[in-house]
Amino acid sequence: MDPDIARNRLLDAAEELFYGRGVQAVGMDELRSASGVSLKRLYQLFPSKNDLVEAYLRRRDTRWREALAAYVAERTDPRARVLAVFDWLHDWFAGPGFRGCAFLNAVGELGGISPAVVTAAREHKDAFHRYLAELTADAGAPPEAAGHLALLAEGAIATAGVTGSPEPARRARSAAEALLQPKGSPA
Amino acid sequence: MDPDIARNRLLDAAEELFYGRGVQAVGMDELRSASGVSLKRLYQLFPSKNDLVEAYLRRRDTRWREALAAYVAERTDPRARVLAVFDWLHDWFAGPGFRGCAFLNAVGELGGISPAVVTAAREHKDAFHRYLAELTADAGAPPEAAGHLALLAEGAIATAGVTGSPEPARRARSAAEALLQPKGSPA
DNA sequence: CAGTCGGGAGAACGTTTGTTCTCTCGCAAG
DNA sequence: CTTGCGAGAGAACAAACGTTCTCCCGACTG
Repeated sequence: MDPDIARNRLLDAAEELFYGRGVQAVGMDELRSASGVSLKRLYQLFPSKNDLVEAYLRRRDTRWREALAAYVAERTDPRARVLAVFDWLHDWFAGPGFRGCAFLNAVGELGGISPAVVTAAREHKDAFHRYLAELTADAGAPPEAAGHLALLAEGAIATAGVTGSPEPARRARSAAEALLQPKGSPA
Repeated sequence: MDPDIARNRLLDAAEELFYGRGVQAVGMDELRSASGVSLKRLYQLFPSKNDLVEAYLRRRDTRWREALAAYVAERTDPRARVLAVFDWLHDWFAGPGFRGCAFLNAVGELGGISPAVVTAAREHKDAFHRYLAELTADAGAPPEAAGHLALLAEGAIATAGVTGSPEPARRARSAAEALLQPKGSPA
């Protein structure tokens, strides 16, 4: 079997299982049967479970941000692009198997014992916040708005992860609209 | 040893260890030596680790909300009372051993396998949101403001948990001030 | 004082974990 | 054809887990 294919199948299985049930609840044996990749191969590709966890988070970060950017890219109006972030969140929350933010979950589970996981989560959040800052700057919003919208998005993700409802995305969107109005300039 | 004392010492140890390192990273044996309560007594007070986890979350919920309410109660101006929530969050984030929201962490770790943990987290978040709704209603804010401020608070908690910095509390406070202004009524 | 009950300390148990080892087979090179 | 390398399947391993059991002492009752 081609190493790249094995790697992908492994990461696919890791993502589904780690995200769906938590890292510590999934054993290497289950990963092997879910991916169809032998334990020997698994351990030459990822010398330890931690390495696999890191790779899982890194790939998820990339894909998550690419999906968001692709969704936003369908709009051209700068203000609509900012608000599209919250629409995308809503779709994500409502999708099958949604179980909160993989990075928040991983930090909750492993943050106390694995600094690498904390680092990965921090980089993911930073990258997302930078992206949001670009969008808000393009929309002509005041500079502090980026940080405010980032908090709304994080709050929506965390709340949706606990409640299981996509509603926080709509609420965050409506708050974002309010914040994007420069003071004292409603219709 | 008095059962109530044993129970408290157990919950103290559980809170420190579970919160600081995660539930699955702490074994019953460590709980025993940290609390000084024998395993036999431990298992008659909490027949399984899950029961102890639940009790830990429930006590933490109560204390957390009481501490917040006590802090808020020091102010009388309705608007200041709302903003005090974010000041309290800042103090919490900056305190020693802060490692994010115990409930978010527990859901990240056990949400996929323990519905009771998810329920406890949901109740905690609900109670907090209801409290925030009271405060905002008293401040004369529009009804949707409560949900908006809740998202800001949750976002600040999640972000501070990952980054370890108390700064998100200040940012959330400044966003909250902006949201509390009825549209078109700055100074 | 004798007897019994309850609890503390920690050994023991069975399971599960992450990781490594063994065995076997297919296939490519000489 | 034979020889050897690499990989797959899964047994094996040591450690750690949650939970239960054994042993022993110390205190209260008659």
